[in-house]
Amino acid sequence: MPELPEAEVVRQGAHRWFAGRTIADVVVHDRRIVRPVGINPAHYAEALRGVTITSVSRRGKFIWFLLDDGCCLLLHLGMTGQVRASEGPDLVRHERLRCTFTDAGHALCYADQRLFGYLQYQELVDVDGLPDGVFPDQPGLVPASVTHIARDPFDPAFDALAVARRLKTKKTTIKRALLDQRIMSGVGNIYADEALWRAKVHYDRPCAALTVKKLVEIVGHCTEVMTASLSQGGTSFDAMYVNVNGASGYFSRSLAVYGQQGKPCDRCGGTIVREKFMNRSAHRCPRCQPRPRKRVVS
DNA sequence: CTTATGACCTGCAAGC
DNA sequence: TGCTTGCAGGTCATAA
Repeated sequence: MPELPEAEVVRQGAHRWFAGRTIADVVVHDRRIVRPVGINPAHYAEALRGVTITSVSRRGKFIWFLLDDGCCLLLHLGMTGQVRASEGPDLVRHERLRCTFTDAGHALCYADQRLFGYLQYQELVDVDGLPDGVFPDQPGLVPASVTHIARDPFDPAFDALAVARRLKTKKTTIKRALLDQRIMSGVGNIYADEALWRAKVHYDRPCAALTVKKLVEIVGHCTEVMTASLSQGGTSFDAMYVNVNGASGYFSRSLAVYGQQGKPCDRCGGTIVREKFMNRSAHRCPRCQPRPRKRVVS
């Protein structure tokens, strides 16, 4: 389910439910959900038993539980990952891992239909010395496998102008670049399409053909559309129930192009189209976002 | 450095 | 009623 707003909703909920609690046991129902690939799931229970979760942090779509042993438990939701706080012993649908606590309160359940998500117990690494993410009390520390992920627009240290300048130097096209988590993280297929519609830019425009000013605008649209989504999706987490069906909760009703193929564009009335792109799809309004003319190579 | 492709998975909807 | 096909929010490895 996750792009940045969904990941942040999960982080907030996980922080509220699980921060300050001490792990009693970890049961792995499907070993494909823990990394590194091939690790004995029993090692997770051994390493985590008695460890306390101090807080839950995030960069882009990567979430991690900070632990009082100095390490962390990294969580990526893949396409269909969900975190639940579960009261009874019954397994939730697609549950792959359960973590129980010494206070015998709600357990942490990780459910994932497609198994693209994973958890990984690992070390923290100091990336750039700048305060990291949502919890500046953990300066610059991110999980070892997250070091290549750039800051996201919800990060206090996010620098939109720097991102725009970086985009300008890329040899690739704009949507590809927006989806590249090393430049700016958190944007996925839905919000890339939404931001480009707002900016009236075709997904195949070369980055270098756009002005830095226009790129700043696009980055701003990414930020705005994800902020709007967060403000509407943030309510559904108390029950730890997240709509499996994408674009969390109510925001799916506000989408201008994603999944709207065949419907009229809210701005000009043109018919929204869906096109093949990078083995998935791109949505756009053919009138607001016309295909770029072939560039004349000079 | 870049792009393109496939791999990793399950399940749902649509078409025949 | 089945069967097949296509499609789904992400990331990573590999090859060219």
